[in-house]
Amino acid sequence: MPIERPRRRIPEATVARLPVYLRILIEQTNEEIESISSDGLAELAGVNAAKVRKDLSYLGSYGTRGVGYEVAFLAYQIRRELGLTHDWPVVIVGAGNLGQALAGYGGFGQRGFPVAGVVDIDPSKVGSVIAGVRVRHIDDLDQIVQTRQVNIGVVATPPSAAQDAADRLTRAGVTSILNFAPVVLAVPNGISVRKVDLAVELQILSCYEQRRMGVGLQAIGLRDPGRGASA
Amino acid sequence: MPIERPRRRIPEATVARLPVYLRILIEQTNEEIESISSDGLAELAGVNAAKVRKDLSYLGSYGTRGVGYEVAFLAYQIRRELGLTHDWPVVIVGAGNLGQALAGYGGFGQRGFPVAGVVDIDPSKVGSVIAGVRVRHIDDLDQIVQTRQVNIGVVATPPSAAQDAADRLTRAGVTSILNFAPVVLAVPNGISVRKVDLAVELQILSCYEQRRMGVGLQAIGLRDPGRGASA
DNA sequence: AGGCATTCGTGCGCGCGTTCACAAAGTCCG
DNA sequence: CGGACTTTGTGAACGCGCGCACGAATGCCT
Ligand SMILES: NC(=O)c1ccc[n+]([C@@H]2O[C@H](COP(=O)([O-])OP(=O)(O)OC[C@H]3O[C@@H](n4cnc5c(N)ncnc54)[C@H](O)[C@@H]3O)[C@@H](O)[C@H]2O)c1
Ligand SMILES: NC(=O)c1ccc[n+]([C@@H]2O[C@H](COP(=O)([O-])OP(=O)(O)OC[C@H]3O[C@@H](n4cnc5c(N)ncnc54)[C@H](O)[C@@H]3O)[C@@H](O)[C@H]2O)c1
Repeated sequence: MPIERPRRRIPEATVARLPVYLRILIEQTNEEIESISSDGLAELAGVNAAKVRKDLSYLGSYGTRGVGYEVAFLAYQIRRELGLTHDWPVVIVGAGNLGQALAGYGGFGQRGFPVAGVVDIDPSKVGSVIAGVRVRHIDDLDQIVQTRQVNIGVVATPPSAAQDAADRLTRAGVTSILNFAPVVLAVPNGISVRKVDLAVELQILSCYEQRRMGVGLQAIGLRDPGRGASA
Repeated sequence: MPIERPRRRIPEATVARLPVYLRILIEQTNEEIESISSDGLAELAGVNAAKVRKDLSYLGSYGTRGVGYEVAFLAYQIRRELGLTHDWPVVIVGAGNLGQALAGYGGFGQRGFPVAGVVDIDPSKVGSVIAGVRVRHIDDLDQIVQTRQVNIGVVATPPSAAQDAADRLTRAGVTSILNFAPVVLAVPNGISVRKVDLAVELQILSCYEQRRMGVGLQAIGLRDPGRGASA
């Protein structure tokens, strides 16, 4: 099988959907389903069928007209494009409420993101064990990143310490950061940052709720009795 | 002061940025700064200044040319647009690893999203107390939603139970859902859903890392010694 | 073999969001 | 009071992503 390089740069929006397709394909594999059409995949992913086909076409022409896509093969192609053919160990900075929940969550390891280490600045946290992983001091960060070949760091510190955490991560050699603190991180060029801000998500929902109810109802604190339109 | 209705529908992308501006404005208020320019706000938010001005212009003309925006007043306008002039109690379904972290996180209450209740289907979880909130049985969901006027629900159950949790939430009268389970939820028309999928975020970062390293380097497992381009 | 049904791959137009650039509008200061 | 300076608000151009619609390819059945 010839190694086929992607013809074009894959759009950001497509990259964000590929993981969803991949998860669905894995579920299909578990149910022994060998083939799936763009329509079926679109239904399960909650998107347009044409969008599915266009997304997948960036990977190459891996479908069979009149039939669909071979589930296992397509899953492999998506994995290859996303760089999931091997594990990406991650290091978590901040062993608080959230950091512990993340470290204790088995789902990451299963999906190819084993927790290479958890670090904290608080001496009282250092040494405790979370889901088999011992919390180490943040000064050990460089060593963990080096020896475990870590490229991805997770920031789970309070907002005031998040920039410091990001600085230490980049200095240690990490090139991608997933940030849970509600702050905008400044990082050197070439470093990728994605943020997960739960408060922002809730505030967006709040905006929808706000629009859903009439101004009058809101003022006197009544519930909107009917269901509005718009998904 | 006349109540001014927004001239146009505010774009989705802008709504997603308003919470970021708001958080920055609140920080500025805490530092006793009364005025800020679009340039300053753009810097702190990590976006283009023109984008800031266009975003804010959807709210109305609340800036002063030659000066900037009055921090407190602008914050109020954003709050009004996002529907943050009053609290939005939320109910959390699933008192596991993540549900407990969320319920125990004080940041939500501070930002106007008090936890009205936590429910679980597991009898052994029911009755335990998390950060002052007693976990109740999921059969009590309707009552909690009714009496506490809950519009927003959070799904923190295992993937297999997420659709069931969403169904119960919508049946109870919730109209917005924040979903942490890695599944695509099917909901009736008019119900808003936002998902937070940490595995997807990591996989997107993985894709960037994949692109960062040359194919040859990846094959033999070496670290990329240099820093690539592209933020 | 041929016709038919199915499904992929994609060209194309459209609408949204981003960014530039600039006039309008205000401040500041002598 | 007037001119220089600052900053907003927005028209316009651009690019990207979405979805339609259709040709092309493949399988299946007779
Ligand atoms: N817990 C949640 O459910 C939740 C929800 C949304 C957002 N967040 C955000 O996630 C972040 C973490 O939340 P949390 O509830 O786990 O907070 P937490 O206070 O429980 O934990 C923070 C941890 O970070 C450590 N820390 C502080 N400074 C550090 C530094 N410079 N280097 C390394 N470690 C440091 C602390 O010792 C502590 O253990 C916060 O920014 C919070 O806003 C949390
Ligand atoms: N923990 C994390 O850090 C993390 C990270 C990413 C994603 N997630 C996702 O968040 C979800 C929750 O994760 P978790 O680690 O808290 O799992 P968990 O197993 O610790 O908790 C799930 C809870 O949901 C309850 N539950 C099960 N079925 C229910 C039902 N029908 N109605 C109400 N409650 C029900 C269970 O009793 C349990 O208490 C999962 O979908 C997981 O994939 C979690």
